[in-house]
Amino acid sequence: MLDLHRLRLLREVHGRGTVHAAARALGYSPSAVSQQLAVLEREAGTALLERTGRNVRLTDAGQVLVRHAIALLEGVEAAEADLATAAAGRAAGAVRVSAFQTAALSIVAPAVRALAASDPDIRVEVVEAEVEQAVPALRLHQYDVAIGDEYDDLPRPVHADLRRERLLREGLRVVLPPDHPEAGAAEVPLSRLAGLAWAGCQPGTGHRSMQLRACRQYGGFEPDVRYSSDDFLIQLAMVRTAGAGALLPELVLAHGGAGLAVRRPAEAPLGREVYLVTRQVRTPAVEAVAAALHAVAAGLSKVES
Amino acid sequence: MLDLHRLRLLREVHGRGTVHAAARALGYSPSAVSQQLAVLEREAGTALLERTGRNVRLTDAGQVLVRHAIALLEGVEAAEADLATAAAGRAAGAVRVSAFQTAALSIVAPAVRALAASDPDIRVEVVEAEVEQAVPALRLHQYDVAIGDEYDDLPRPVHADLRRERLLREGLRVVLPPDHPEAGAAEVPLSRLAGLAWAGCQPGTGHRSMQLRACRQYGGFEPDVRYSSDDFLIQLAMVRTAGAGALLPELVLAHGGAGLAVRRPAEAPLGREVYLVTRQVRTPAVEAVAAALHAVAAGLSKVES
DNA sequence: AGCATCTGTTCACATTATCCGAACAATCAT
DNA sequence: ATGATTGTTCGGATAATGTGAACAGATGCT
Repeated sequence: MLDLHRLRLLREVHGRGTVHAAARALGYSPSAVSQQLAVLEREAGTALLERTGRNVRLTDAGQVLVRHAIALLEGVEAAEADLATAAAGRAAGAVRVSAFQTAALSIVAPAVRALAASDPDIRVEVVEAEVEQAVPALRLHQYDVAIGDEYDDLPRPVHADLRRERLLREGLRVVLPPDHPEAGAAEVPLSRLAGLAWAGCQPGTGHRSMQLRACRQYGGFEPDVRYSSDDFLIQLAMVRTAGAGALLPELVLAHGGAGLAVRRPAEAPLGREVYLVTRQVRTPAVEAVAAALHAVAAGLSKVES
Repeated sequence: MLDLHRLRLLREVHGRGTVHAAARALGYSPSAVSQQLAVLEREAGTALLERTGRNVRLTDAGQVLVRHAIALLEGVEAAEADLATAAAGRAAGAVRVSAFQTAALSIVAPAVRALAASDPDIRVEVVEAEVEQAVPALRLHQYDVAIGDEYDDLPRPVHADLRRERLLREGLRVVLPPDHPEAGAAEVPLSRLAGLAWAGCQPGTGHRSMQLRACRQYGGFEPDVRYSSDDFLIQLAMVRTAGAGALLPELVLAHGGAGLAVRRPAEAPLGREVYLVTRQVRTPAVEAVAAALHAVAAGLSKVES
């Protein structure tokens, strides 16, 4: 009879493209993976993998088998979830959540606290990761829930095998040192901030693209991004200590924004959407976690407006 | 992660009611089954079995899990079948067929020969068994195809999780020694056979019930069944050698009916239906075997009429 | 071209998991 | 009562599965 562990190896090799990556992801040595795949091929009676250069690719038979493997492993997860739920009498099991920094601070942490009271048999594991890595990992069953962000006019690709739900939309704010000349008004025109030293995210990220586009389009200048970090708290520190400017989502400002000048950009209501992603099939525990995240997000939206 | 072997044990215990029977069916010692189930319970975190007297029964959590187990194991079988088919490039895999004696001789054997030519990668295993045992075993995945018979007015229960298809209908014939006084005519009234010594099947079988009902209803007598065997070839020998009478399906007479008087019963067209049963989900190989059986049956029906 | 580095594979070996057989306790039937 | 059957527990033999080191082919950089 086919062995699930071997099928999982096959799925992982299929999803990641190399034996090494699959081994790393599952905590095995490449040697073990190679040997187990050899056993699987012997059981199957056909070659399932073929080497292409220094990588491996699935043969036709491998493609057939991996499709079954994906369905079977999904079924196993569902069985485990149902079993845990049946054993505890209420939603139970482990749920792995991926979130980017702000979401982890503002949304996930309160949701975890709420879940500890409402669903004590759910074990929530949180990993800080960006959407770009989290979504492929979600598809590979490394996470069960991923929280992502999407800046206006920078849509992310849609995946048919995943489910995406909006959590909240938050505005972007210009953050300045309190002694900055423009710090007085409630709204600050971006065009008045051309000479500023900026803090921003790493090049290539959604936030950096948004920042560049906003300064060019509305401010008419090329921002001098002198301080780069994907950590918004570090950006806040640069504003506070180095006199820089930043363009940050509202939720961040609850965590270290005190004492700074937080102003709306005058030209346009810049913002980003925060959403959660899961696979199509959800266990009761995943459903409960999603509900808790929605509840926290709804509370945050209310405070905001 | 849940282990398929253990889930199969759970399914078998669920289906058979005792650990011993499950162990026997799967070729393990009761000790091994008991230990593996204990491991499964430890993994599950709950009791899955509870002792009732000297048997075991599934708990609620066990019921939940076994439902998943049945679906998963079905999926594994489908995967193996698809894999074998993909590897060979045509329908492949092992198909276990259960048939009663006459069907094995007249239908399955020719079908096996035909399949050896048309689908050389299908391995057909044939087990002689009666429908009463075969259908529960089919449900427990011990067989993939079962061939059964159903005598007129003795319907068998219908199972929603199985698929039943009619293969052919064959008439019943009075078989007499060639020197019997009634052997002359093409039709023999049952009422003229009251004094005969009869060969028949074991009490409790469908054939025996049919024989009793036919003799009582149409012949108006209680048959003196002196020779009892479920083996129709032995019944034929009793007709030939001991001067008995028998009421046998047409197909049997091709295998050892030569030289005997074979006559239609005059009062009514007695007969039985021969059909095949499979589970709802069929592999390509099972599909091919079913098609071959239908083809043979169609040929036999044509010869008959 | 040459070398470093990545890939996947093979081997020897240690560890773990799994199964059997025997002995035991509990239940039911005769 | 007693014999038979059922499920469980305990050593011990066996097989499966993991690691780490050594190897061969492929890629890319200088």
